[in-house]
Amino acid sequence: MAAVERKRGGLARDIKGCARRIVVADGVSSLTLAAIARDLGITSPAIYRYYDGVGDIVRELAADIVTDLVNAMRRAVAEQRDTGPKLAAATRAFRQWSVEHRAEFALLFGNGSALPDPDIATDWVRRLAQVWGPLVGQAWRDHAPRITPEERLAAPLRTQLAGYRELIGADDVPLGLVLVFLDCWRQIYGMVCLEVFGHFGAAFTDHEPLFENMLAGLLHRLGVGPDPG
Amino acid sequence: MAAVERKRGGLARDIKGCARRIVVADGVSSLTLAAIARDLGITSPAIYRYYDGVGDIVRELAADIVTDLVNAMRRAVAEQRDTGPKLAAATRAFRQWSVEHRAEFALLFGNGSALPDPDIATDWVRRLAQVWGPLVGQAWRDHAPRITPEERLAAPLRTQLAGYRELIGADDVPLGLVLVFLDCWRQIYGMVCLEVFGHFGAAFTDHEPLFENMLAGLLHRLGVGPDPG
DNA sequence: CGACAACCGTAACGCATATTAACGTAAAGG
DNA sequence: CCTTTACGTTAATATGCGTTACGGTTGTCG
Repeated sequence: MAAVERKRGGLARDIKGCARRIVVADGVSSLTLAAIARDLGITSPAIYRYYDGVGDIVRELAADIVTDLVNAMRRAVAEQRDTGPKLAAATRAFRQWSVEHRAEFALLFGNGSALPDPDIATDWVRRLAQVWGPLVGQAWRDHAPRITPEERLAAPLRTQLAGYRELIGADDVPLGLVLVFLDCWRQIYGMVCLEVFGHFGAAFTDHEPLFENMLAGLLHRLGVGPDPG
Repeated sequence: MAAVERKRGGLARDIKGCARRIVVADGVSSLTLAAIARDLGITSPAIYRYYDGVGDIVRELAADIVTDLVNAMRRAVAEQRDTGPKLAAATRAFRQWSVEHRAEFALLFGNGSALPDPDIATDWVRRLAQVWGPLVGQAWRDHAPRITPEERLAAPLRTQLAGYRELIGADDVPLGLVLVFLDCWRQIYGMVCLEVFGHFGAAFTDHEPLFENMLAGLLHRLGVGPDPG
């Protein structure tokens, strides 16, 4: 029966699927060629016909996972009409996906050592930024939130922000908005990491109220939500 | 020469020291009994005289590392007189230690899978909280920062905050302050994780300006710093 | 001085993993 | 129909790790 699936689609798909199953079940450290072969009912040398090794599989797996995450966010965004709800939906989708896919999240955001190539991080952070970024820009144009004027930013901060703005090719937005964007990403990232990795310990039975409180603050800063307090 | 050191102090110290060296150099995944034995010029079975296995070593190592981190923060706090500078110093020390001890930081804050016992996380997060917590309380009593009044907090959030307040035994502070404290920790954690794990990619040559900007915001919210903009 | 304990090395076993090379088979294409 | 190509297995090599059992050395203490 596995052979049936194998015929259409080829082993490559099966291998990646199996690899993902293993990562989800036992973590990326348990992902070995032998384990994949066992689960798939094949022998490990066969895998070399399709991948150069376990590192290669992890690389592709990471790319797929990022696509999944980005798609989940885009779907959530598409369901909303206005910028504020779009931003809220994207952020909630990010959290929800992360909580529901802890192992995959850990593969991306955990110890960098899991990913063989550090450039990958640079790449997919960009892909994430492409979801939030345009929405933040839209909020700025439509709702004119209060941002720090350029001349009030410390010189070293200006330098860093300018470099980042150039990197993402958003020449038409003020540095203050870039700062707000980074603040948002930083806070969302920290919040979700704390929840997924359990670094709050057993302090909370439910992280959603904390998350929603943070989200309300971010939306307010972007001019698309009321002052939460 | 190693034998000389070994005589005073015993192998236990040497083993832990060597284990830490390995973690720093090659990451926790490279920490094996065989590697320790090789580096130390002994044989791996000898280690069983002192530890029950690699998990046991990691456990003790983590405890030591937390002590290091907390001590670094306490030292920085002790050098300051007033609450505001104390808070700033503690937070800067946290970042500086983390950046200078990336491998150790990763052992604590990375993928939970590195630590054999999840209760450890709960424990040492508490130890960290004991550095910041009292300072936040002091800032609240001395400078009366604006915090969200209890009745304006959403009911689910109130429930979670009350549970956390009870857990840390700070019955005399309002829930709004607990929320501020958690916000601070969350932001500091996220910022430092982003820097240490490289999830900003190559976007920044220097993370300090971003960190200082965040810190200024936090201090302002605690009533011990000017409005940063 | 002799017994005892602490200490560490040797030997051995069992296990998992990656990776290469050679081999056979079955489908595809002329 | 024959050849070629794709594909997966078998075999073999090499490495590394954890763990237990046993034995010998060394220093200490009665």
